Amino acid sequence: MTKKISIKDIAKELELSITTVSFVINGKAEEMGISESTINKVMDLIVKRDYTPNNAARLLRTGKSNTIGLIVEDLGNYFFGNVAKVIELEASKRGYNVFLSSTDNNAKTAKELIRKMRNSSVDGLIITPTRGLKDELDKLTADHVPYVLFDRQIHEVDANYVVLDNHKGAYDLTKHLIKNGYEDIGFVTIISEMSQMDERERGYRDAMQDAGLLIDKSQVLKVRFDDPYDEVVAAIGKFVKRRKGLDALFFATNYLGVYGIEALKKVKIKIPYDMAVVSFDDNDLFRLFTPSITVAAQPIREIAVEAIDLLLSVIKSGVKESHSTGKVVSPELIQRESSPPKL
Amino acid sequence: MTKKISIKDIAKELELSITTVSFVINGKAEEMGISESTINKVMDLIVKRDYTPNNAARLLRTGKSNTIGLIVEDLGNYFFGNVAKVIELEASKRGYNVFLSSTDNNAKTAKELIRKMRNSSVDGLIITPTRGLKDELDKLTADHVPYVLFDRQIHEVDANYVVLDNHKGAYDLTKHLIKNGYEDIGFVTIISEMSQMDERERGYRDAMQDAGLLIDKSQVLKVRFDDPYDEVVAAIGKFVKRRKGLDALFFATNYLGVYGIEALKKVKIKIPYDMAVVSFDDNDLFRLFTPSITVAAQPIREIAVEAIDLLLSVIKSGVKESHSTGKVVSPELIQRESSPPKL
DNA sequence: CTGAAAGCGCTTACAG
DNA sequence: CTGAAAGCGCTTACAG
Repeated sequence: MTKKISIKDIAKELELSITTVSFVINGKAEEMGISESTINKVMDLIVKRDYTPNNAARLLRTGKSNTIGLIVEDLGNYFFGNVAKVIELEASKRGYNVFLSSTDNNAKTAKELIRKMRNSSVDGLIITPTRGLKDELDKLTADHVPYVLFDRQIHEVDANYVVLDNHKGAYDLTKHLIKNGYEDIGFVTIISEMSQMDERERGYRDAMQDAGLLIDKSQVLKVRFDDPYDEVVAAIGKFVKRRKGLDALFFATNYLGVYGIEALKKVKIKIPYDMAVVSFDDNDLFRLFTPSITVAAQPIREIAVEAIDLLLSVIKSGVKESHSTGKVVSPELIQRESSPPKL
Repeated sequence: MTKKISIKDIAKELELSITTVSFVINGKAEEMGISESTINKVMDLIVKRDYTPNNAARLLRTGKSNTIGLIVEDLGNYFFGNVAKVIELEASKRGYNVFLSSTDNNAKTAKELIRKMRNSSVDGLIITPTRGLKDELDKLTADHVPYVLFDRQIHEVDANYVVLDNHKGAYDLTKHLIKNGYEDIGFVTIISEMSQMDERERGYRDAMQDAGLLIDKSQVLKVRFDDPYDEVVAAIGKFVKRRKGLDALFFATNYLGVYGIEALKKVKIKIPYDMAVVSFDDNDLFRLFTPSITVAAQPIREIAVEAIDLLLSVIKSGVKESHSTGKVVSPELIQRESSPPKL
């Protein structure tokens, strides 16, 4: 890079002190009582020379980087990709840069990322936590590093968070099925210590119970997060074949729904004629598939904005005094073709 | 944040000079002839105290940030989200952090992003260029800022780039249709100054011509990139209705394919019975849709790795001497259910 | 084999 | 109303 212009150059050209120039750059000119004509002179030259302060020097001096770290589960995923996009945009509006990375839900990766980002002096972090991240998060708290969790919380950690009302989403989705006449509703989820999966299951169970419908064991399928694609598809296929009476299927998460569509296709079950289908989380496939799939959608923009605002408020107010606050946003039930009134 | 430990603390605790400690941290101890016992003492304490150098100070002193900027079109998009993910991962392996951002194909946004990232002292940039970015890119070249373009090039700019062989992808896809007996193949694309869209159209035209098939005007539909979703869907619907003979449709890009599926659904044209469909770029929807859609897929990992390697090699070798190099990667034809041999 | 010192570009308490 | 100077944490040319 070419030699950049520095505050010293500006000061020299104007025959002013560095201090004076610095004051006007940082908007402290007024309160320091710099004359208006001086302010204007400086402002003009800054524009003319296209001067921008050196961030590294500023950071070194002030300890403020105006950068936040964003750690998501999977950037290649519709939900996280779009959340990242909105957070980046909103952060930018507020004068912040964003370091971005994916964990692939791997705790070791997550720990390394947190470490690396702290090392890069981020002012704060927005994190989709993985399992086994408690110690790392406690360390952040102990070191007064502002952070907010999103998409899921870790119950043992007292942290700021933004999450979806997963119980409500699952409850509403189940109720929608029941109202449309479905009774033998299967539930497909992943084995997980993640709070949000538990709550979705609770939502499903509560809605069934409130409608006086019993759930037996063969009605719920749990697969492992890291099971390979083929196995999961096969497991879902076997599940629906074995349990004869099912008239509807609830997929607890985005990617399970995608796998589930594939599985039903393979075992030649037609949606919605043979079986209604609903899923948590929206995506392009669900919207455009024939039939389109009924979902409980996460309000991406709202989640992103809440997360960045919460983080910046913590950064500004300082971590110590503020108690942890949690935001819960409501999912949106989007009724589509996959769950019509039962014939 | 708590006060971090500095090189001074390490030096003091060991009763060594800062210089010595710095040499061992930077692996220059050997060549400077520091005794092995000293090296070990320093190493041990660094680990024990969990010391990590302050990046800001280092950057200020050396001008090297070990950070690159990545500017993509749309993080929420399957292709770009996944490319970003791989680039981030590979950069991380090579000791680099990544600033990430989307332009939404808006030149003004792109310019601001470049400016902001330069301001953050990135060592180099990987950019999906928008139209009208020539001046900005020339300025990068003039200022010796390393950068590589990806996904598309701007022909008037002499830059490093990694692009897909778009002509080959479109040619192969068209040939595949022709081989399967389709003759009246429509082409839906966007009006664009982007080189890759031109090449896809050329690929389509060349394949048709090589097969002795004529193309008339009513066979090609061009929509504007920024036309709203509804309008594009309506336009595609009208297009296929008006042009009666069409037996196959080629969508020149990912999102047009998605819109196209929606449009065909609306006008009740059944794929592949009434019309075969192929599209450029793969995604979940194309893979899982019924029928699944034949595509020319971009090798995401290869593109990402080529881009980061090219950038880092430029960063390392210095911009001035190296001539611009371009990498062209081949798309992969994935045959699926939407383009069976014509009955 | 090791150290004292300059300097990267800022901000800010202190002085006038 | 404005300036001289210290110091943030490093790296590195120079000296011994």
